[in-house]
Parts: sequence; structure tokens; C-alpha cells
Amino acid sequence: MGNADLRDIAHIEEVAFDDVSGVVAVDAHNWLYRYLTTTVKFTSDHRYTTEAGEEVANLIGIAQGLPKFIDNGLTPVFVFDGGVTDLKDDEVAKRRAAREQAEERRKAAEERGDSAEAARLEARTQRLTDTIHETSRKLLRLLDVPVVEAPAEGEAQCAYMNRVGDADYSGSEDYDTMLFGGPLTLRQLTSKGNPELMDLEKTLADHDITYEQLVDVAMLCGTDFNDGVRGIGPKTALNVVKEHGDLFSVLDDRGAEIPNAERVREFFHSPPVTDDYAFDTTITPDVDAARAYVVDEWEVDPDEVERGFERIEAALTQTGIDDWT
DNA sequence: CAGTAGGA
DNA sequence: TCCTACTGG
Repeated sequence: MGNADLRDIAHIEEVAFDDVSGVVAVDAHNWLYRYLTTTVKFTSDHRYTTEAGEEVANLIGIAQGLPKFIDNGLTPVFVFDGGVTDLKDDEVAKRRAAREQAEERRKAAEERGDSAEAARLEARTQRLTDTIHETSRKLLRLLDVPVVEAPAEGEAQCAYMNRVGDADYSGSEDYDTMLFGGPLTLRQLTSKGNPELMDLEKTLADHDITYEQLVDVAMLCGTDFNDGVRGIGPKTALNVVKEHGDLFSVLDDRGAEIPNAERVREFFHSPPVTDDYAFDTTITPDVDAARAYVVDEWEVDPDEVERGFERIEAALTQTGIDDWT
């Protein structure tokens, strides 16, 4: 499950914020999920939910996370997922099962009075509800941050926008943007410290393989859309793909099989994406309206978001964030 | 997802 | 080198 194996293969280097600028097509799901699972953390109090139990950690995440982009001269464009692919059914089922198991353990911990353990497991039960998506879009709109709706996978759309030059980078912690052909991916945009830059061309050059071969290597290790071949990790996958040329020759050679291999491969090569988007990179946020929305309408503790709003206001309202495109 | 520990 | 399992974020 997952394709963390790619870290061993990907060309990733730490960069300074000074070295990057321009438009980042942010995988909204990935970005929000990170705030949902880390912001909630070890707190068991009600800071991140309303009286009615509605999740608002996403609003806090946006208020706290946006300054990281704009303070560093990056214009975020949030790309939301469209429908899920049926190729991903297995993965979705696995995640649901994991979530349900975590929820059961959480309940058990709560019943035995272990609130620390219960709070810790809470993060694993998080998922992005419709409300979270709606309120995130609304807040982003008030802050004049561009939003793009992907027809399918958000990461595929990010990669596409990066490829055609409408974005200078994809922004995601996952490796899928590179498998979808995204040239440059910025990582660690949510956490402290320097971001990481993942470079498709350099990755290919490092191993002397083609983009198509990279996808084949990933598929042998396992991706979100297919289980890998047992006994094959990143090293072996790289070796055998180079030896045999491509995925199907490797599978033939080993008498192995990957269900839907053609479809999965084709999905990476040319996923559903859209040209139907337009955005202005000059951001002029209505911070007062955003503040009212978050604090008044959603009863978020002002202390959680005020600093973020102030930073956004300071950075943008006088001049706007003019990038030089 | 990242890191790691233990086993094949 | 891989796999599984688990923790921490």
C-alpha cells in the first residue's frame, strides 16, 4: 500500500525558500489532510471542533498555513479532487478498514479512561468530509486564493498544470505528482523548516531511465492503484526494468501478474485532467470577511487564527502578491 | 507518509 | 534486499 518506496529512487533535494518562487498547484486533499491529522494531535479538547461537533481544523490550517506560501513569494492554487477512480477501489477500502479499526481502538481507550491514547488515535480516524471541503473552498474564496476543480485525481491535475507551465511546481507530500509527469514537486510545505524539491528529470537522469520506465518501476513496487509484485522493492524493480526494458517484459520473465496493469499504466501516463481553469495570481484577500467567517460563523477561537490572518493581511493587502509572470 | 525494528 | 508491523506526525 502506498508508494513510499519511491523515496529511495526520487531525486529530492532540500532547497531554501529564497530559491523558489512562482505558482504552486497544491494538492488540496493532501494539504488539508496533513493539517487535520497533525493539528488535532495530542489535544483532546474542543479547540478544533464546534459545539455541534463539526470539524474546523481545516479552517485553522488554512489560516495558519497560507502565510508560509505568501511570505515566501509563492502563489498557491488549491486543486481539489473530483471523482475517485475505480482503479482506486481497493485502496479506498483499505483506508476505510484502517479508519474503522482506529475508531474502535479509540473508543476502547476512551472507555478505559486513557484519554491520551484516545486523542492519539483520533488522528487516524480523520477524513475529509463534504463540510470540510465546502468550508475550505469558502475560506479560500474569501481570501482570494485560486481554486481549481480536478476532474479526477488532484495530483494528476497539479502535475498537468505544472507540465504546461501554468504552475511552476506541484505541491504535495506524495510522489504521485511525479508519476503523473509533474516536472517539479515542492514538499514539506506544511511543516517547519525548508521545503524539499523533487525533480522528475533529475530522477530519470540519476537512474538513466525514461519516464515510462519510472512508472513501471513504481508499479512493480506498488502504487495507490495497484499492488506491487511480491519480492520486488525499489532496488530490484529498478534493476529488472532496466534489464528487461519495460513492465510487461519483467512480468513475463517472472511469471508475475499485476491486475489492470495496462489501465493503471495508462492512467499514470495520461490521467483525466482539465484545461477548464483560470486564475489570477494577484491575490487580494478580504481578511475581515475571512475572519468573520471563521471566528463568528464557525466559532473558532480567534487566538488560533488571528496571527495567520495578520500575516496574510500584512503581506497582501497593500500591494497584493505580484508575481512576475 | 517517515522511520525503525525484527525476521526471512 | 524485502516484508510486516507499528509508531509518530
